[in-house]
Amino acid sequence: MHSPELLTNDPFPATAFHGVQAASLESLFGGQVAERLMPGEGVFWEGDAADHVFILVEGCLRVYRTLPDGRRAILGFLYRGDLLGVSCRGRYLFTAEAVSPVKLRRFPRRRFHQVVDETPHLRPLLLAKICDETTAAQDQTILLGQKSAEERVASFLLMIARRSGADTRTPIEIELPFGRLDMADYLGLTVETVSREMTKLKRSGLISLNGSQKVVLRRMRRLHEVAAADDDGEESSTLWDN
Amino acid sequence: MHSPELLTNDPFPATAFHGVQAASLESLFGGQVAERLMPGEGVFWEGDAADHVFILVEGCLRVYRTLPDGRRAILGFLYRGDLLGVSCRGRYLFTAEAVSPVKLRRFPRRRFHQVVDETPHLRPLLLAKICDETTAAQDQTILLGQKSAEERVASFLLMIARRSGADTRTPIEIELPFGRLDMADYLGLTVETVSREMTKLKRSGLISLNGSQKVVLRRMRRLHEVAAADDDGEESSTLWDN
DNA sequence: CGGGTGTTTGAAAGGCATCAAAAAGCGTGG
DNA sequence: CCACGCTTTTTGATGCCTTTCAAACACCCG
Repeated sequence: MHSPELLTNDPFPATAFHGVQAASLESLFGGQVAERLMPGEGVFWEGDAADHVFILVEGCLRVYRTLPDGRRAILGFLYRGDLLGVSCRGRYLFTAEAVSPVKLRRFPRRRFHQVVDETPHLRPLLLAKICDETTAAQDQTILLGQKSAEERVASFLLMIARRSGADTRTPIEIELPFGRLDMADYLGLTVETVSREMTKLKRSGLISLNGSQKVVLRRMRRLHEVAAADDDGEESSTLWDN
Repeated sequence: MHSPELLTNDPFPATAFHGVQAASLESLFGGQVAERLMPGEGVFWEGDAADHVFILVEGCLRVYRTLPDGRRAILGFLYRGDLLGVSCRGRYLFTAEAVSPVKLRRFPRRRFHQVVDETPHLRPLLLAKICDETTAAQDQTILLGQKSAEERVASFLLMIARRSGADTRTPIEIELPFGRLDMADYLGLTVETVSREMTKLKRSGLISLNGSQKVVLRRMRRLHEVAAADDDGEESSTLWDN
């Protein structure tokens, strides 16, 4: 996305981290030791001093905030390759914890920003990451503000599929590493409603279930219709399967 | 698109825009002519090529996205001093239009990013702006996903007050430049529900109305309680008024 | 095989939307 | 200045969707 005219005629002292030229944001974490968390364990909590940036190497994390009375809003799920804690100021504004067994690497936050700031070709990459985060949050706004329970669940399934890098025009099996409660707290619904909408989609033949964690998305076109997507992960082409 | 290594020990050729050293992001717009829009006029539309960034000099804008069937979600309201179009990639993902008579200045987007990228002290400012945007969107997620109609309306009024730079612990009169429909589309409710919740707050004595556009927030403590704020624009101190 | 957690299903209540109409503003023109 | 028509806001009555409360069911692991 950006001319990587690195190094040309310049020593870039700060860019070489640990003696290695960073080609991408991810590569900054290369030298760090991997940490592991079991399901339910936290990476950090809302209000903690934000002194590290993380990259998720393996597994799935949930990121959430809680209201004083205990209600919980899941802001998003993180997968392999996702960065965590980039767009914070002094303190983390949310909690991050493992959904499945997780492997991640951390990097001191100040130094992260220093290195990126001193490395011309990394700067636009960071900006892009944060913009993506903003966009994701705004998609969520539409989902929560305007969509019905059925639309939310369908949108969610398609989002997960898209995240897995799948073409959402052809049937695919996806895995939900989290439980119904996590889905509910992400979608602004209750567990019962999520469950009901899933069985409704199942009875209509749009999806089928292998246990509660594996979902086969079958009739993609209908799913997109039900999702009332304004998004269209891929443009509205005319080559649909069914 | 990206010319790195100027800086170090040079007179900042690119930083000096129109012969003036930019001290802040806002000052970049200094030389641009002001444009005016009347209520309802658009700055740009969802899907337009994103080739400018804007600064709002005066008035109020609404930023929204629409679903294929016409439902509208207002993502936010912009006030004097706010930037617009910073966190976009190729195309604007939302529409921006005037709520009240508006004055704004535009700046070519590529050049904006180029200048910022080449000016060390501007870069963190831009990052901070975008992070704020992300945070705002996530607050919205909580509001829409977890809060009741009453909580949403109370949160909204407090948010507007906070935006006006007011201390939300002491009573204050705020102005709502937009109508109930805009509020509704921002809060994920209908006009009728917003109206009802406003009168409910009025009858409880938490607020009073001067016409439909001016609201006096009276019992701030109760308002915060009703808002079920996890946020606390100002920290939970013990000096409340009533 | 039994306890525990997570999921599904059912019945009833409640909150918000919808439909409808009255009331209040607001600009225009007589 | 008041009358008129239009738009916006408010209020009312009804219905639906989602929540709540409750229980059955499925699954996992000791």
